[in-house]
Amino acid sequence: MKVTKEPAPPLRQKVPVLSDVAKAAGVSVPTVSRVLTSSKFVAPELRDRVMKAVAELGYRPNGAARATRSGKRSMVAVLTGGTSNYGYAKTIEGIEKAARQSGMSVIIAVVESDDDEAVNAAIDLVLSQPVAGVIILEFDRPGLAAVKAFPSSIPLVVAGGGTRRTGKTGALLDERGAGKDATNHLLSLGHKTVHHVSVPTMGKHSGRTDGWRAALTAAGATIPPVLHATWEPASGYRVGQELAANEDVTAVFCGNDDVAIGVIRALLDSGRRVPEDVSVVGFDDQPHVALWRPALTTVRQDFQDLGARAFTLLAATVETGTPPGSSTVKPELILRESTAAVG
Amino acid sequence: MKVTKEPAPPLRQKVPVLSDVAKAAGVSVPTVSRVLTSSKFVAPELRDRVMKAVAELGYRPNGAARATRSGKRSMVAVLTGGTSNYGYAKTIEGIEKAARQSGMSVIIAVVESDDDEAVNAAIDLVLSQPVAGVIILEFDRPGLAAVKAFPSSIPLVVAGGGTRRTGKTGALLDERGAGKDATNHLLSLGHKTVHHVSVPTMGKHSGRTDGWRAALTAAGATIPPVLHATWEPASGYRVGQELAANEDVTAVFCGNDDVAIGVIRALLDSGRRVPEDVSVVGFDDQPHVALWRPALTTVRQDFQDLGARAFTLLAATVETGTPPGSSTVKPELILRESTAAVG
DNA sequence: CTGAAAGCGCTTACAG
DNA sequence: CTGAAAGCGCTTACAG
Repeated sequence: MKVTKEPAPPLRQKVPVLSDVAKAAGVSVPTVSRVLTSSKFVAPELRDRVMKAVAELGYRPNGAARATRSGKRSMVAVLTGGTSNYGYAKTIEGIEKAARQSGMSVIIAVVESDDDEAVNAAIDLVLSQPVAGVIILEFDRPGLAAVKAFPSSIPLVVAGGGTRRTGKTGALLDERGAGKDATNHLLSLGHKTVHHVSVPTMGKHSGRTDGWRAALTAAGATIPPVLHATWEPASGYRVGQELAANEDVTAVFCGNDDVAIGVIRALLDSGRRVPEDVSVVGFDDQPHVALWRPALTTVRQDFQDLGARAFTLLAATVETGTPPGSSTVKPELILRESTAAVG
Repeated sequence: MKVTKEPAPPLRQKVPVLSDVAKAAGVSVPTVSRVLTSSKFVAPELRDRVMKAVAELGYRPNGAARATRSGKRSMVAVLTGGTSNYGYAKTIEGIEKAARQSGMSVIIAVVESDDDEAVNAAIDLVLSQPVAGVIILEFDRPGLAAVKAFPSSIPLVVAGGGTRRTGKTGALLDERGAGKDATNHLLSLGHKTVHHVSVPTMGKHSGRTDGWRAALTAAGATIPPVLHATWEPASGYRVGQELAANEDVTAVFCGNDDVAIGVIRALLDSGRRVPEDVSVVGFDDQPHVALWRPALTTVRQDFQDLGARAFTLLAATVETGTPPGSSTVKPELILRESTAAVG
């Protein structure tokens, strides 16, 4: 690591406050406040003088003081188990965009694990700021734990995979239905059963896993033990090697695209063809999986929309004081090259 | 979209404030403040009573009021052109983690474009909160515009690809050096020249593009026109089709992994083999590209570390009042299967 | 329409 | 060590 020493810049000057603007404009402090919040009528001339002073001084209202006095909060917080995996990042993107369009800022706190200490630390961090409300990403166990531990005095909305274990209002994705669709697709191709590789989402309570199991049960197919992967594509590769060693495996439903990619590569490296010998389905539809060889059949989840819906729900909760109903969207199965009828 | 109507929960109760705690503990307000900020000595007995009241009432300090009175700010803002692309998401993850470990919250605002209106709107949004400082992701034109427009009265640090066009202190990645390495690797394999596909980062001022051009120039190779892709992998596919149609193309250096994936698939679909006929190098090293077929030779950028370094720099700036020197890390070229000596 | 006054929740000198 | 008082930057009744 190279470190470059630079000359220190001039000392920062004091940031201007409301009274500086008032002085510069030759009006009282409340008058400046009034033109800035446009709450009351102000004579056009004074208004002009104020706006001019604001521009000249580069004044920006101090949101903290504003929130302290008026109780109006202009931040929403998102509490989440992670920020960089595809679904998380896209959901946050959707929230941020919707918030920005409403003039609100978003503050992010990650919940490291589902143990009490981590959960409370994250909640404390978030609630020590003047937030209007909170969106919790109920994608994983830390998220779930945060929902459970969250105090009821703050408006809360969840965004998640629709396991609905907490019963909170939220924007949901019908993961269970999508898991069923994916499994039924494979079954309809003539596969006797479908193996499943899970990712570290809800553990035993994953909607996709539930849907897979339900579809198998409904079809009277045997239910193979669930195989577990981490978020790392490489762990998909390891699981794929196990799968490749098992002659009975002809169809695999993976918990996400990264894992599917690992599984496919392991299968191929072991001499099993995809989809001729083994069909594989992913989950998420990251943009690049359409270009994979074979192009991945997967479940498309619209995370950005999920984030936007969550924000809308939260805004309504904050405004009316009571949470509106939840909204659920069913992800769509996208058929591509990685699945085929059994030979 | 299915909408579920649920019964409204009981009305939210008022959140407890410092004076509630003081009353419950039978002490004065300043005493509660003192135990919470542990600024002065407090008798153990009073301290216990206060802590008990805090726990019972579920009191959490109001950060806005705190910031208003003490001037101590517990938020850092990140201003960025995007949040969900791999490099952005990972950098934000690094910042969030470092901030959390210092007890600070992070607030995010995206700068939609590099036009004045969007830039100022994002800056206003961020500065209306009590932030201790700001990290701007100088990965693209909106980020660059934000750096230029940012008022000097607030501590600022950039995180970026090291083009250093603004001269601000920052955590940097030596993209230019990495671009040179990638190009030289291809040249050393016997390729007469290297084609380049750019992504929408800094436009003409991209470090990776500069490095590519510099390496070509140093080697006395001809410099083919730069081809442009968007952030979408599919755009890489389109560019790849152009490349495939050109017999002279034997080596391609791509602006990122997603584009490389699109380029490779197009090459393959056109009957050109990779790496036998054409070598391809990516940029970023997203975890799944090691499992691609062929496994992608690419430049590994440690974005999480970048984010952590940026936070450290910002913390130092806030503390000492003057920015320390910038730090630069050179990304590492990872050799895999997508590059080979010319046949 | 505009200013003097009070107050949001907190922290920080200041007395005791 | 602890409480009464002042004050951070702002907004919101209240008079005029």
